[in-house]
Amino acid sequence: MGPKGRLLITLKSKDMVRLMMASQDSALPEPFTKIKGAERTWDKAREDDGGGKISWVKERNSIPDPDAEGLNGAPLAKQLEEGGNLELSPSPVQGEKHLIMLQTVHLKEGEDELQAVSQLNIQQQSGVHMVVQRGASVLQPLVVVQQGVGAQPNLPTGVAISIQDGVYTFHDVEVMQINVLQEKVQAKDEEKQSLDKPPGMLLIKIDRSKDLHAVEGKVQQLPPNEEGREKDIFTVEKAKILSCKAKDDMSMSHCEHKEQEEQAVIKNTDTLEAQKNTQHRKKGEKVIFHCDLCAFTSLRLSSLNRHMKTHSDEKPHMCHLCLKAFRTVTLLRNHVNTHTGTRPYKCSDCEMAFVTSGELARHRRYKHTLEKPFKCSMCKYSSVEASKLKRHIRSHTGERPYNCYLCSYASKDTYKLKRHMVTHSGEKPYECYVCQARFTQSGTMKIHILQKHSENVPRYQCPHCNTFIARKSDLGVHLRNLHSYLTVATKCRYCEALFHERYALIQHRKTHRNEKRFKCDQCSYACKQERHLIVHKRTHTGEKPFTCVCCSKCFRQKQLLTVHFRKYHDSNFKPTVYECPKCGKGYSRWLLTWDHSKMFPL
DNA sequence: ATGACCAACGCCCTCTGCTGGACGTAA
DNA sequence: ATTACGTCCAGCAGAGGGCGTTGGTCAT
Repeated sequence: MGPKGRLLITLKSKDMVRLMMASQDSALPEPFTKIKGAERTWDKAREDDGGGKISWVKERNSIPDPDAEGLNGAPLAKQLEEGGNLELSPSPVQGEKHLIMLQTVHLKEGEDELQAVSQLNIQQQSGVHMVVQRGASVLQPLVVVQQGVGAQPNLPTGVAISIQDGVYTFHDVEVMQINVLQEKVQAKDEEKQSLDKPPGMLLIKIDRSKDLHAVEGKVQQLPPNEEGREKDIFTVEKAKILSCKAKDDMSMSHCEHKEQEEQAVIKNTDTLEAQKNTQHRKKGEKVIFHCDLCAFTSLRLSSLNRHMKTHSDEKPHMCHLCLKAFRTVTLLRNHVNTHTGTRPYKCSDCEMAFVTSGELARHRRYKHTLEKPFKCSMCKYSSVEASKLKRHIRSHTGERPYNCYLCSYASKDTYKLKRHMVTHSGEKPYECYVCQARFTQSGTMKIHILQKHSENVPRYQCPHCNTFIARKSDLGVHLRNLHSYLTVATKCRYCEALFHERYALIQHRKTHRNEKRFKCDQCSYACKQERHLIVHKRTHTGEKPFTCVCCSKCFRQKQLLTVHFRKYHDSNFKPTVYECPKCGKGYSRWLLTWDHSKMFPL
């Protein structure tokens, strides 16, 4: 099949290039093959097409050859840079492989014969497959798969043009309008256009003249390159085109069609069977709209369309204060309120005020009504918010979804993991304003300041023993160590008393402190310490276990041997001399000096 | 298109309690 | 001198409260 189509496309940016140069021979670029978290491929997507969903179509070869030629023979890139219209026409070689899918557009007054087409399945001799649906007043083409570009006797208002197996989208094409300029669609232009194109050529013009850039004067008018994105949904007269862009840059296309009964059949298919299905849909039949990028479904097409924006990076509403962009005016307004401090929702019971009514309602549940609708089935815990109950339940299940990548620690919530990571960094973010000591946690610093730098430091009194302890946690340790019940009673080492509480045992033991509980069984000697009794008993046995290594003299006590050794065998030994302060006479013991000094009058 | 409402996520905070090293004191 | 032990203290984690923000749905 030779070249049968020619595209005249007004571009807004160079992004168009990759659409223009789509070629089925090209490899599918990686970013277009995956959906975040889904690993969905285009092949899979196409398999899914049979499910009656809004379908996506494949874009290939997103990177064009800058030297490729347009219709007029000039390099495409150059044509684009010049900002003009880009005309494409499949070359004789490439003709059947070039592929552009345009979901258009175009209803003109007096073209009732087109509007009368409710669901038009076009697979004319040219090979173009089209599924066109009719709304109450809007005739829209759906995704179109065609087998070749060519003249269409009854070309509808919308058209997607493809060649062979490929279908390509305008997912990020910043165009506002597409006009289909084709012989039988716009007969008036036929003669003129036919001068510029080969017979059977399809000419599509994308007209940006109707771009709507203003954001209704809400906050700030966006620069054209931003605001235009919002208008990837563009309208030509009564028809609409929706072109969506997934977050991962994967192209997809959805056409929107609002029917009178809020029902629709959305189908993109290159199979005749599916096309039949669209035609045979019964009136009144419920249709569920599926998002091809997530599990979202809706009975309303409008809901799906709004949902599809969530898969888009489009954020046309920009804060004029911080340049942060938002998808909706409401989000932007709430954000701006955070700058301005505007909090319209004031609590009637306290001074708090909030940006949204939801915040106020939640605040009132926390602080005033104390309503806690989320109740744990395993304990008495209840919470104001579902997320808190979810977090709480992890304390029952032990689930720890947040893993530290540096150690084996796993946390039950993100904050604990973040706090834990400080232990790896060694960071101590909290500094005492008095002594500049640093701490890892604010609570640790707080108690430091309280106990080191505050007056009237609170102390915690043990309810059992009147002990005062600085920290409550240490009081817990105290209670655990000294006042917990011991199942196995402990016997006093000095008597037969038994105690189940360690504190009581210690107190009892103290009663033995000053008593001469160690008694000699051979005489009346008694003493406080057992070691003294042992030494005493040697007077009965005659044992002298300490022997001098120099003279073999034996002693009952170690200290006696030490004194002996120093006095008789240590040449460096200098005996201590206690001198009388009045006459200078020396004595070996202080007591003798003291007795001597009594001789002198005061 | 917009606002109201609700749900969900995320962040930060406090309170709490356990742990182990440092230190002082009694035995 | 040594040992045992209680308290002090900082580090750290568990649990939960409170609020900011964003997204989805629905009604208008």
